[in-house]
Amino acid sequence: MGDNEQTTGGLHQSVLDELGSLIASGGLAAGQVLTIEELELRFGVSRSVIRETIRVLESMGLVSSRRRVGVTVAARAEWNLFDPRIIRWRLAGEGRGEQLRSLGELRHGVEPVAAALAARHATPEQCGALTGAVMQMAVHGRSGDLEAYLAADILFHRTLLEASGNEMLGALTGVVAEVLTGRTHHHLMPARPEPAAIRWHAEVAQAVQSGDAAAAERAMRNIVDEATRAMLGDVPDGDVTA
Amino acid sequence: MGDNEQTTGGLHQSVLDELGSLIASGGLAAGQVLTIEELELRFGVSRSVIRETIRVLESMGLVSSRRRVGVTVAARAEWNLFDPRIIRWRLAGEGRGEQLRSLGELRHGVEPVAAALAARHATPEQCGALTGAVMQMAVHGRSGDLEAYLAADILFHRTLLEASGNEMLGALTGVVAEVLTGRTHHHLMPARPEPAAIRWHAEVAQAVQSGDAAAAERAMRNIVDEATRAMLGDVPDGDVTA
DNA sequence: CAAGCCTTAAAGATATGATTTATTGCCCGT
DNA sequence: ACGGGCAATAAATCATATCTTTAAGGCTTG
Repeated sequence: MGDNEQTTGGLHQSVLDELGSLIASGGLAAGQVLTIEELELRFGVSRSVIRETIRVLESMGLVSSRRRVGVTVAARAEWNLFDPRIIRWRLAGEGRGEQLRSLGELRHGVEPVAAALAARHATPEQCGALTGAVMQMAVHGRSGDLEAYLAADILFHRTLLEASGNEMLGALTGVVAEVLTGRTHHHLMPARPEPAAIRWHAEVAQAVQSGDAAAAERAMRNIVDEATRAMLGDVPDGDVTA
Repeated sequence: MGDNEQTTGGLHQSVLDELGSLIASGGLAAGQVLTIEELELRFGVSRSVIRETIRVLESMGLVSSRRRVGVTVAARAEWNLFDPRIIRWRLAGEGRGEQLRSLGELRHGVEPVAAALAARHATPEQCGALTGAVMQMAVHGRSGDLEAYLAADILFHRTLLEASGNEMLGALTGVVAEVLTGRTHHHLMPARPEPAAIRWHAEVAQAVQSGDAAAAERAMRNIVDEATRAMLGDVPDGDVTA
């Protein structure tokens, strides 16, 4: 049966991706009912593959499956909003604006704390990585290479979160990376990065290195404040992609 | 075949729970390899059930499955630490102390922001619920009924997070509830709640009601600071259960 | 008109066979 | 002896058929 359908890795993963993103991006309304048989036909795969897919979607809270009824699309309140895949799917679809705002506010709370913790726990290597990332940011910021700037920015924040020595905060690196990526790819960034932003990043790195938790927290707060301000002030929200 | 093991809901869920908590609580070292056949025997269920279970565990990052090799237990860095089930499993097992500390630090970042947002978005009903919860806390705090106090405390924080108007923050209610519960159930709380804590909760409620974001944030910061201090100052960390 | 039974549609579970794929180790040429 | 390719094979992956369980919705009856 299965002939084409470029399967990235497992067969069920492609189905998962397609169905999941359809639901997460609002393509299927909550309460909508699907049957396994229908899905079998729709995707041209066997029952077992569909069932595995459904189990995963169920575990993410996107659907619930009841006998004699079928597979019901769940309301948003049921979703595991922290699941990285759901975040990605939503960013790729409908509610991108709202999603970015939510994530921005989350960062607002999390990153200053991470900075303060990092000031107390960062290893010398991590301090090095931090200042290295800042230098990259400065270079590419001046040259106007947004992609490279983004990469350095992500590296900076990832390193910082990991340096916090807190697993949960470390687990948010993916989320932060998505936010930063989404932000630049959807033109919610100034064409040329704020010099002030780079300076604040440098301040964070400096404060972490010298173990000054309060200063690190303060500088980081500047960064996320600025990020929020830029996003709100700028672009209305447009649904158009690049 | 399957005869015992009263399954709460689906058959695969019981297997999921057992295997998942085994892994999450450190009962199986990272790198350990399992085979599907082995698991079939071990749990006395059919292959498809095992496969569905594995798919879910895989989607939580707890294991990875490769052909010709088997199912490999993943390193902690791969886990989806925000998955509510993983949190529960870990709190029930080995790394409870570390888990509570991580979650505490997370709260530390998130809740003050949520309070500030709530001050701007809370509906009148939510304000009412907030002050109601505070009153309950005061009553039960005086009477020394820790369970009832806990319930009111959870209600307070849940309401606040929901009132923030931010989905992601709202999605953390479960996490916060787990922390509060774990804290009192493992005697990391004073036998009689700090009067100061109750006063701060009242201040938060007051500030939210009057729309004073800065004051709400400040008062909430007091609360989480105090919580951290109590947890660190108190009990050493011991692995002993009640 | 309501309480309970019956039909039946759909998921849940099992069993089994076919297919893929990557590891392992053997064989062969250099 | 050594390294690269090739075959054997173990294990997951996918497909299919069949049976069981559950509960929704209609039907029957007091």
